[in-house]
Formats: sequence, C-alpha cells, structure tokens
Amino acid sequence: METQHLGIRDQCEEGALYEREQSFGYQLARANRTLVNRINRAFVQAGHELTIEQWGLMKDISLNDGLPQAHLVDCACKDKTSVTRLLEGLERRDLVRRATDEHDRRQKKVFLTASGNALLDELFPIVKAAQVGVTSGISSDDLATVRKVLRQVYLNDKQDST
Amino acid sequence: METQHLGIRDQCEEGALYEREQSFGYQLARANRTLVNRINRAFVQAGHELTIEQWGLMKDISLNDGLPQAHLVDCACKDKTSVTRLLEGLERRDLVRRATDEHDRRQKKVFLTASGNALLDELFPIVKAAQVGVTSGISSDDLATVRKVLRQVYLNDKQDST
DNA sequence: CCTCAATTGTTGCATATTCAACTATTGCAA
DNA sequence: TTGCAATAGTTGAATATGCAACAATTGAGG
Repeated sequence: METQHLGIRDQCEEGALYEREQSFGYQLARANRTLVNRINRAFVQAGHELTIEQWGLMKDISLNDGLPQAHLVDCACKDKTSVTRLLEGLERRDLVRRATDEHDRRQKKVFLTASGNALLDELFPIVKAAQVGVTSGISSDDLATVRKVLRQVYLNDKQDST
Repeated sequence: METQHLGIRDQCEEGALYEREQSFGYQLARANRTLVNRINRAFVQAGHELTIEQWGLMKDISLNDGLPQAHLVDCACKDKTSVTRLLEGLERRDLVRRATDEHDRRQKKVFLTASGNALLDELFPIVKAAQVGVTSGISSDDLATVRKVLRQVYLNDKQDST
C-alpha cells in the first residue's frame, strides 16, 4: 500500500523525469533558476535585500557609467520595461542616479552612486562563490563549451529575428 | 558629435559587454530568456495562449498522470506555490483536472483532460522547432556537454542544500 | 483518546518579465 | 516651417516565481 506512492515517485524520478532530463530547455530553465535562487538566498543571508537581477544591472551600469537607458537595454538583453522597473528600485534605494540628457531630452543617463558602487563590490564575492559552487567538479573545457553554446543560442535567435 | 553616442554604444558592445560575456550566470540567464521568449511568441503566433511554463508542467503531468501535486513539484523543480498557480490557470481552462485523494485528503491528484492532452501534442512541434532553431550550427557533442553540465549545476546545488 | 509534529496545499506579499499602448522629444522631408 | 515617422522611456495588464505564514489533514506517542 505505501509502496503504491513510492512506486509513483520512483516512476517519476527514474522513468518520467528521464525524458525531461533530455530536454535542452528544461535543463536550461532549471539550471538558471538554481543559480538565481542560490544567489538571491546568499544575498539575504548576507543581510542585503538586493536581487541578482538588480546586481547584474548595476554591473552593466558600472561598465558603462553614464550610459543612456536604451544602451543599458542592449547590454542587459531585457525588455526596456524590465530595465525601467529595475532602475526604479535601484534609484529608490540611492544605488543609482538618473539624469535627463540635455542634448536629447528623451534620453536618461544612468550612473551608479557611491553606495551603489560600494555595494556592487561588496556583493561580488557572493556572486562569484555561488557560480563557483554550482560549477564545482566541472572542467574548464566543459564550462567554456557551455559559455560558447549559450552565447550561440542567443546569437542564433537574434539573427532569426532580423 | 553624433559619434559621441556611437562611441558609447561601441564601448558597450566591444568593451563592457565583453566582461559580461565571460560570465556563466549571464550567459545562462540570457539563453534561457531567449528560448522562453521565442517559444512563447511562437505559441501566440500559432493562436494559442499557453506559456512554455504551462506547457512544461502539462508535459510533467502527462508523464505521471494522477500524480499528487507534491510529486509534480519534484518533477518541475519549482516552488510548490508556483505549481499551485500554474495548475490554477490550467484548470481554469479545462486542460487539467484535480481530485482530492480519498486515502489522504491532504493530497490532490492531478490529471490531464482530453483537451489538455490534445493541446500538449499539438504544441510539441512548436517547442521542438524553437529548440532546434536556437541550437542550429551547434554540434551534438557540444549540446550533450551542455546538458551534462547544466544537470550537474542542479545536482551540485541540491547536494549543498542537504 | 489526545496532542503535537510533519505533510500538503493555499494565500498574501514582493519581485521580475513581457507586451501593448501611451507621452515626450527629436529629426527629417515636403 | 510644419508635419510625421522614429526614438526613449513610462504605465497598465498579465504571467511566473519564491518566501513566509497559514489551514487542513495525517500519523505517531503518550
């Protein structure tokens, strides 16, 4: 009787899950969630309320200080709406500052504040540690292959939509 | 003057983006979003309002018809809250049916309806085509490596949280 | 029996994401 | 110059996701 439910679970893990394990999209989504959740929990653990998405956007900004928002959209590869709202949250906490471009008043230039810069640096080791943690035991060659392939996935799609 | 802005964009794409391109997490998130968006747009294009997340959950159900929700949580690797809400949406559209287990009234067994099954099959080619599309030009060996590595990412994290 | 811890699923709250539609601004072309 | 298409960014609506807290149910000891 109790083996009935165990049976179902076994079927799930050894049988049914097997097919899903072969799916590229399934693996991609699961690994991404795994890393995102791990980092976000580590941020909370460290006493910070930032998310990895916010941290990533701050990283993009730091690499292009004063960039108009539209260029940030390109860097982050997100919808402009997502960028707008991430920036709202960052600005509300004084991690980011925006200023209308006087030469083109449609544009807003985006800067990191001093505390934004400090927080970016402070949290970097956490981000790094999470990535190292989830990739432990994986060879550099394999990791390089993954980066190459995932980049190609993006490029393939970009080309198709042209 | 106008080269000023071009300069910034170039710096973004050739300089600043370069560092992000090296990041495992950045590639993972971008490739995942790429595929998710591509499939969801293809669903709309085909005149269906399903999302890939809903389709994926239906796939899990089809491989384990009658499974209690908790086992579905294991298969889908999502928070139980996410599963609850995806199921609400699917049930509202009569793609999925739930029934309280009479032997354990805490559990709800989940089934695909006939129309759920039909839709699952109908959309499969779209899902497949999207995955094939974004992986064009990538060798089977490399794809196998990616699946292996992404699976290991999940397993590494799972082990750490034990 | 009765209590209490564990399990299953839901609800409230917050963030992230996208699309469609909108406003404001710019620049070109008639 | 005027008018209109293109561009930059925001807002409203919808879905997806996770955490904390909760209700209902079960099962094991006392």
